[in-house]
Amino acid sequence: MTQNVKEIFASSGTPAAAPGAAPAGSSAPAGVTAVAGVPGAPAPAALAAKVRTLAPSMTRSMQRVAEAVAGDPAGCAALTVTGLAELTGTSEATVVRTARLLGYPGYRDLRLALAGLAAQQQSGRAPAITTDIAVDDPIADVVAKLAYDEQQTLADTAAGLDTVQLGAAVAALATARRTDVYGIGASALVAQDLTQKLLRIGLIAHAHSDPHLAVTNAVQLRAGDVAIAITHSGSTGDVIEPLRVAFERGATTVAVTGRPDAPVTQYADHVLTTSTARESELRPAAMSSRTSQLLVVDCLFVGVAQRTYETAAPALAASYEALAHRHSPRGGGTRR
Amino acid sequence: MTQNVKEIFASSGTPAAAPGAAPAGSSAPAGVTAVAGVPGAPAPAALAAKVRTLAPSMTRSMQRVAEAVAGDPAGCAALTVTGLAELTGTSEATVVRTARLLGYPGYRDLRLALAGLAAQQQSGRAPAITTDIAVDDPIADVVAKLAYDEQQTLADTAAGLDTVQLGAAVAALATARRTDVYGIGASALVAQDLTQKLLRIGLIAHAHSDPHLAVTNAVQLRAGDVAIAITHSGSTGDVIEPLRVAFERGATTVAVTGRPDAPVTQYADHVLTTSTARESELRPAAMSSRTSQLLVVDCLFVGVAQRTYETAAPALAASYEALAHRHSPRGGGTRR
DNA sequence: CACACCATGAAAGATATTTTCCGTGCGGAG
DNA sequence: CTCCGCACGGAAAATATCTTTCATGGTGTG
Repeated sequence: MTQNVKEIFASSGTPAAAPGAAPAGSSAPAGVTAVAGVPGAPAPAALAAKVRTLAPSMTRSMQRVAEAVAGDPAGCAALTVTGLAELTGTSEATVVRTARLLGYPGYRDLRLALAGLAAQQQSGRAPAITTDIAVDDPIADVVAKLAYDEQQTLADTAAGLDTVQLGAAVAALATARRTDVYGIGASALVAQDLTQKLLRIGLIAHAHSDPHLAVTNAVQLRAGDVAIAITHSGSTGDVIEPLRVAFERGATTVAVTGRPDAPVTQYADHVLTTSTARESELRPAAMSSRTSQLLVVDCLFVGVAQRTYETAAPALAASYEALAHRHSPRGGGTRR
Repeated sequence: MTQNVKEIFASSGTPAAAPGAAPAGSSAPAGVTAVAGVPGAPAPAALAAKVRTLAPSMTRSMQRVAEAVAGDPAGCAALTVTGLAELTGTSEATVVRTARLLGYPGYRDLRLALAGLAAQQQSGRAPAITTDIAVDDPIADVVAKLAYDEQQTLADTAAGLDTVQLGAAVAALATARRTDVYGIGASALVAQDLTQKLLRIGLIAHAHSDPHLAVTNAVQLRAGDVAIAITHSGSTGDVIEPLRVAFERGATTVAVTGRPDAPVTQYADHVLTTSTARESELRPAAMSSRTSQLLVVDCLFVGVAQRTYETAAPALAASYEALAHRHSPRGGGTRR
């Protein structure tokens, strides 16, 4: 039965990657073309299968090695040839022989493949984050879940955003004499964010989070001006009121809300819908609504910047320039 | 500071190499204890992101190496130190230094990570939208690109966040007598966001964007208090100064910055790194840094909320309750 | 213009991997 | 029952690869 496994064809034809690094001759720099098809490294994920196939033709020691490798790619990838040999109770030579048998030029390459496989495996079981954040989640999970949720929110928002409405709002903003933005609570920050950005490209914009002042200012608006209300619930009276005033004064009004049927839309020429993600005890709605609102606001900004590129670009550059001075040139340059 | 924004492809991660030194020793046969140390894994993922983050603090030669590595993980994984050194026109020493800077114990481990990344990339999805936002992009494209970029930013941030540092910061926050948060410009909004949230769960927190007031208040801090500085560049003097004062007063200090080697970290007990995404004319850096900072801040918040669940949960519920009244049950009605 | 500093690569020094080579033990033939 | 051949497996040499050290040259500063 036992055919003479012998020294397998291993070293036979395979040019074996010629690790020696090309003669290089000239000091070819940059390039980065680096092809290196890796001739002897075929097995991507099929490693386990290959192990099963080849197991019969292996000696006992080699089987142990192969088993270990197939059983815990990640763990084995972290081991040196000596480590793996000890782990399996064999010698380095055996490990190398096994690697050869599995189709790699040597252990080094097997190890590389193992690392790849491990990475693949791990990334494969990613969609486990769907659960809510629990009180006893380890911090790493919290990070993963939050990031995932916010990504989801972004995707939802982008998908649900009405580009026609957005375009209309952008057009109004780009030509507005002045722009007022209303937002309260968490939305106040979004309002300020938008305002900051618009100011940077030379537009006249104000954010109001004080309801009285907001209304007072709204009275000043007229046709050609723009008023934007930001409210997730769409029913925050303090924000609706100034928008109503602006609306009645003839300004172009925009509502950024998560409820396209909320009261605020009553006074809005254009409605931009933000997404409403699920919330939980530990993850207040404010978190995802904020993310969503910011994306909308960013879209507004970029849209306006495009339309006013002639003036926006230099303005942006100038404000960037101006800031440079504020950054301590060499700060505490103690360490690099 | 010349902002050499290295252009590196976005992609995502790979786990990375446990710090060798396997126990072995014992006669443990085929068992192969699977570890796959997910929790304690030192090197996170998103290599490209890390390269971007660290690029500014790299020397020219190291940047060349980093670029090559980020640009063609698969190709580089097939190379030995010598090979990569020749390819990039540098020396082995430089390659190893770069690997170290990227967070790996040595080149060997970087290479392993590279292999993993390559495998993942290949099996993974398509490249997706890599182009920048252009002046004449239709609005729909703007939305898609912005959303994609921000998602990318989130992924990078999550991958690059040091959970140990995060945990430490959370612990400090949870037990702090009071917390001060410093942020200026766009970061001021993030500071306010964090403050708002902390207040909601009953902690005492203040955001300062006025440099003078910030310092004045920082003087009041002492051991047991927490001071957080938020600055993308890490070298905004107006934010560093109050943190320094707080640091010297014995408060626990935290820096949220995109440059882990920036001056601000000098006075920070814990450094939380945000990601640095590509920026362009139409997409100022502030946009992605804000997204990144907000994620970090959210993580801090949720972490703290977990730790103080007993008091946080009711507080959150209460504040939610209180807000309900403000949402016009019947629309308009200004506050009376 | 001199000084200090730091990036950089060459080469020495460690490690890891591969190869060589030999001992061991098992079967079958004499 | 003993001897021979053979495949297996491991120790150690040989080699490749990685890491560290050190000298050099360039750069910016006082």
